[in-house]
Amino acid sequence: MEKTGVSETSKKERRAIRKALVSWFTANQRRLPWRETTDPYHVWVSEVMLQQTQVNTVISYYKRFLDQFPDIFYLAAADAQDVLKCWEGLGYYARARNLHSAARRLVAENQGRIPCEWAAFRKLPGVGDYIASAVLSIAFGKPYPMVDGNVKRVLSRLFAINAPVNRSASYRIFRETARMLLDKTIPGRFNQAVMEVGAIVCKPRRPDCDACPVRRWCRALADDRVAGYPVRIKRTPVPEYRMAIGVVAKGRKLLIVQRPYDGMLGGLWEFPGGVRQSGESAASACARSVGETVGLEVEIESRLTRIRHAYTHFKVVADVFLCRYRGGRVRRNGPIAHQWVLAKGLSRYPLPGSHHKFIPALLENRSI
DNA sequence: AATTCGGGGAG
DNA sequence: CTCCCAGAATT
Repeated sequence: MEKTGVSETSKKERRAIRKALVSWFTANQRRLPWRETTDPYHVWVSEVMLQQTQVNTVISYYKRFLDQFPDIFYLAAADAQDVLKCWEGLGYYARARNLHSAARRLVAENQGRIPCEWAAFRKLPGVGDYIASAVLSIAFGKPYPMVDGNVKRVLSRLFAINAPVNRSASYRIFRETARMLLDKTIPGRFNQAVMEVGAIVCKPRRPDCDACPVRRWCRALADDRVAGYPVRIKRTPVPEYRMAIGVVAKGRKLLIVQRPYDGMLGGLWEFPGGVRQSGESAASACARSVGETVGLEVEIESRLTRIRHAYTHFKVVADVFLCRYRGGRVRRNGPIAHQWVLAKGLSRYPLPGSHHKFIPALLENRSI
């Protein structure tokens, strides 16, 4: 039997690994805003933002969010649209909706206190194993292991774990490995130490093994197989959709519609549009989809621009048209709300990242 | 157990 | 371009 798991590591070795990780962290950690505090609300907000999102992207959002919603009571009292506006551009908008919903529930049912017990906190919307472990270990010192992309990468190399990191069945292996390695006397610091090593040293590409505090124990390095970890199963290539978007002008006002709260880009506002059908020109697709989603007759005036945008599971190439309102009354088919707004008023609404690729061009257009 | 949720940075 | 990020909910 090949020696691959943490269970093959002696208790003495595990103690040494823990000490090496935490010592390295003490000397080398980055100063990050959410490390200046152990306030559970602050930790919670930071960890939600950090899901699938890189540290440098989060910093400014984190500061702005806490500036606007300094504690759980401010957040609970806020309008959903204001929370989304604060989240605009960060992506995965269900995170914001769930955080907001959880804050409201705790204020209504728990005097605004964040539960320090696993079961009570874990069942809140948007709180999975990772967030629960993060808040409970960092803010409350509870011994739960955090298992994120960094941790899985570090552990997969350290113990030569061949389970693919992006397969759901592998999760229990990594969680169990992390649990056995966890330093229960300082769980928050230990968890962050592993993640920081993953972010700074044990990087996805070109890991800096020379600087690694646990290189003495790294099975992948010993086998000269570091580049072979973590094991990952390939994703199928994503499809590309051609779309048409209509900026419908009536006088100086433009029509925007709001997407349903569930589903992709939930609650955000956008210009109406749709997917081009095969053999259909972009302009006629624009007129057709505007008719289908808001029931208006429009005349295509000009093509503003073409944008490309990549989502996780598909790509979009969209032609954006300036349209003149010609007739009809708004009858929504899909959107949950609509609004006629001046171009300069667009900034008050949370819009998808794709729209920010053409709104500057829109604002410079003289006919608006 | 796989898929669906954004967007951006690094190479 | 491709990969992947301090994941959770849904199917």
